Amino acid sequence: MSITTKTEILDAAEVLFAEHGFADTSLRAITTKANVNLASVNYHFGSKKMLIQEVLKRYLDILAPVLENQLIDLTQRVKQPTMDQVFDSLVAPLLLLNKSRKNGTAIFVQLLGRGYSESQGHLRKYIQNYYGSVLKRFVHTVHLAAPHLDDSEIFWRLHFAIGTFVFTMASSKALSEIADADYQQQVSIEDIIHRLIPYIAAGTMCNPLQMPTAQPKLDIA
Amino acid sequence: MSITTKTEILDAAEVLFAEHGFADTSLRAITTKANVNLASVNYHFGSKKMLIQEVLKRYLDILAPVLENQLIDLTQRVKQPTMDQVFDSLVAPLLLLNKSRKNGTAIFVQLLGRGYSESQGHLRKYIQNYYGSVLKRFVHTVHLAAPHLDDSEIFWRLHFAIGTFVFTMASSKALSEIADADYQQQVSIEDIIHRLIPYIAAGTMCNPLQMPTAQPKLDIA
DNA sequence: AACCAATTCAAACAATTGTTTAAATTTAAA
DNA sequence: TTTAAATTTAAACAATTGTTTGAATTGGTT
Repeated sequence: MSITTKTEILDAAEVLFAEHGFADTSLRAITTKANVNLASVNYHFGSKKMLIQEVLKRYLDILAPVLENQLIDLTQRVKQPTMDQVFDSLVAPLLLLNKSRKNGTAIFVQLLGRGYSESQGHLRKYIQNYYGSVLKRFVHTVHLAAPHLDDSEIFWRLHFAIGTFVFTMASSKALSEIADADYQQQVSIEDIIHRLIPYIAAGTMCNPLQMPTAQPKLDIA
Repeated sequence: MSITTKTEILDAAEVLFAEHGFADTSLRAITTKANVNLASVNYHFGSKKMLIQEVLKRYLDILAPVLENQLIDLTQRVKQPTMDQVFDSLVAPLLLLNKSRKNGTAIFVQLLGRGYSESQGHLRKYIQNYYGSVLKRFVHTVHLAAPHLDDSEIFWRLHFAIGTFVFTMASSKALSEIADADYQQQVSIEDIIHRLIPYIAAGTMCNPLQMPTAQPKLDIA
């Protein structure tokens, strides 16, 4: 059956990609882990690059509509949500990924991080294209919570937030082990997410600094 | 002269490493850019892995002592610094790197980001080993600014902060281009750093959430 | 000038990469 | 059962990787 081969490739690939990155994961490592033939990757996906996209698509197709609903719900319940509420709307969609696949949440966010740092912006554009609707809605909801911030300020801070999130998840395994060894904490992905929300929300809400530099290049002659 | 070959390799390598990552940068690309023979990398550095370490070491050796002085100065001036002051003490050491090499600050922090996300924690341990002293002093200074946070809370938040920083710098080029296109902002690395400081400081300072989960595993029987 | 060590160099190394091919096999419909 | 399409397979492909080799060249010292 083709469909099992295809999903077995995806299942194996996402784990290896998340752990070692895209460049450091060979198709042979993937097909060996998946117990399928090497050529089946190119047969079913065309190329390694398209396999990477499909790995992420599988998650985004689950997450995006649920997040969209969360945001719609929130803005309908309250006209000015708090920043914590806005970021809290990420939690349920993210944890939902754990239902469909073991460690789904962690794997997804790790993949997201890889996609941003590796493959110079190629994956970023892909996400922007196919999931731009949810992204725009999220930015808009952030704006509701923080009317004192202009668009560019929100742009920057949301990328800061992505960085916090993505990096933490990428090192979540190591961080959990350290926390266990040093502070006797058994933290799950869910715990980490709940620690992250107030941090990110506080950072995103804080008052902007006046920027003396960073002006449009205008010659005042 | 050997010393020029060596530095020319380092100069070429750091730029390529920062831009494409360690795995995606071949020794041939480095030696071509540096106008030196391919074999000279193994002759002078032994291996690619050791070249990566020396690229980072060149920066850390400049940054670490200056940061240490900044922290000592700060704690001597004020007994309880603000969180902004603590993170501000990073600015001067980071910008100092721009003096020794063109785009030094950006390259260094990008390398740091690569080092954390790629090469699964190998580089993290290297930094922890050779620059643990400065790290400990930094954590201690954070504790002065945030006495309401216990050690484990600071541990988590500092890793959040590292993530914010490192990820932003790793994608700084792309972010700058977007900011230029969408908001007509010509932002430098220095601008980004000054945007980051209040964000990170606010996040690090915020009140901790009571964690219903994440308890030590104790059977209360 | 003669020597030795340090360095550079072109060439080849073995290993690994993503991809392609063409035959073998499986699957499902006629 | 026959037939044709879909899938799997082993093998080879060309390209690229990090590393090593041994001879050529350089630089400084006696």
